[in-house]
Amino acid sequence: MQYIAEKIIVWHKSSGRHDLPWQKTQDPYRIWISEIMLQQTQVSSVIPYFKKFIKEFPTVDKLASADEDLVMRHWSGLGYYRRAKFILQTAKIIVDSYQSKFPINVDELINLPGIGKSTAGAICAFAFGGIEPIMDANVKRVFCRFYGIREWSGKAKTQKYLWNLAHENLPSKDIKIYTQALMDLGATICKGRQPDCLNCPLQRKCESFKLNLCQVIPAKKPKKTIPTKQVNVLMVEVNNQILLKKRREASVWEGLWSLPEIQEFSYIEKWLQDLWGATPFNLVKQGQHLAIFSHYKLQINFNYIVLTERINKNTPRDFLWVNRAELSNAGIPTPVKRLLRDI
DNA sequence: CACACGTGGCC
DNA sequence: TGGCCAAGTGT
Repeated sequence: MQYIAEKIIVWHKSSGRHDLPWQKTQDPYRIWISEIMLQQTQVSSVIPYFKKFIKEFPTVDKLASADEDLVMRHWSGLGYYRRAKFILQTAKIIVDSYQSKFPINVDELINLPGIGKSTAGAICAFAFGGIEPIMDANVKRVFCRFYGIREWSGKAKTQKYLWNLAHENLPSKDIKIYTQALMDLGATICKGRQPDCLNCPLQRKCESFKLNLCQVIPAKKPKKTIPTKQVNVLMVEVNNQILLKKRREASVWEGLWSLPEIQEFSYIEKWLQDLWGATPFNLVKQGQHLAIFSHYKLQINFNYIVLTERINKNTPRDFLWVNRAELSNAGIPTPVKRLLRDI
């Protein structure tokens, strides 16, 4: 067996993680859900979401027939909401085209929405014992350090090289242990900052350890300055209910409920008139709220308006009145939840 | 290839 | 405290 596989498989027995909720099953459905949730998301954040999600949607059939809004509610706060949309799409495909059974080949898995090369490899390995590689942030870091790769791992050329290495290092057996060990090593020993090289099973042949490059490798992603965007929103309240609007745009927070946006606050009266009829209101509070994303900052300018009565009882499509007490359970993005809480 | 896509934790 | 980063995918 290859050096890396041999060493980390032994290491995993004593020092790996064995009690994560999705390790207690062979069910491809649960493994799939966990892998999607874990995309760009840390284990500690995922655990409570995973448990709650599986409880609500225990099988792919239950999920496939679920209401999208309920799925979004269970994803609310986890981020990258497109994943929730993909999960529902894929569930329907599995039920309709695969008789509710997951395909066991990487090539078929990869064609499903939200499942890329790495997630396909993980599902294949963990659920079916397929000898397939993964390439997450942990694996990238371990291989970059071990082989002394100085380029940033996001570069196309570097990625290709890393995938080749991942293939070359695959063991012919114990694929589940190997795959988990690779990630556990990256998470607990070969960490981004202050790696614990003295306890690393790969130390003897690690290029970065030999040359003292662990502070330089992995190379940092080239950084860019991020813009600040502005948006004007309305917090409309009547009878202790808050008005929400479904986001349909293929952009941030798609599929979630948020506050209605308005071009100019000077249009408020007309906006209210158009949607709700002649509506007397009090402007209670104005302010700003800053939400920071990885690629931009969003300054949310809000107007808090309380209607003294609702003339028009109809609620247009994509609008929803929610009781204040139920806001925390709704499919609302975290910064908006905070804004609502703080006002 | 570069970018959009969320959030929380770390120092 | 602000910048960095995490079990990536789709366009």
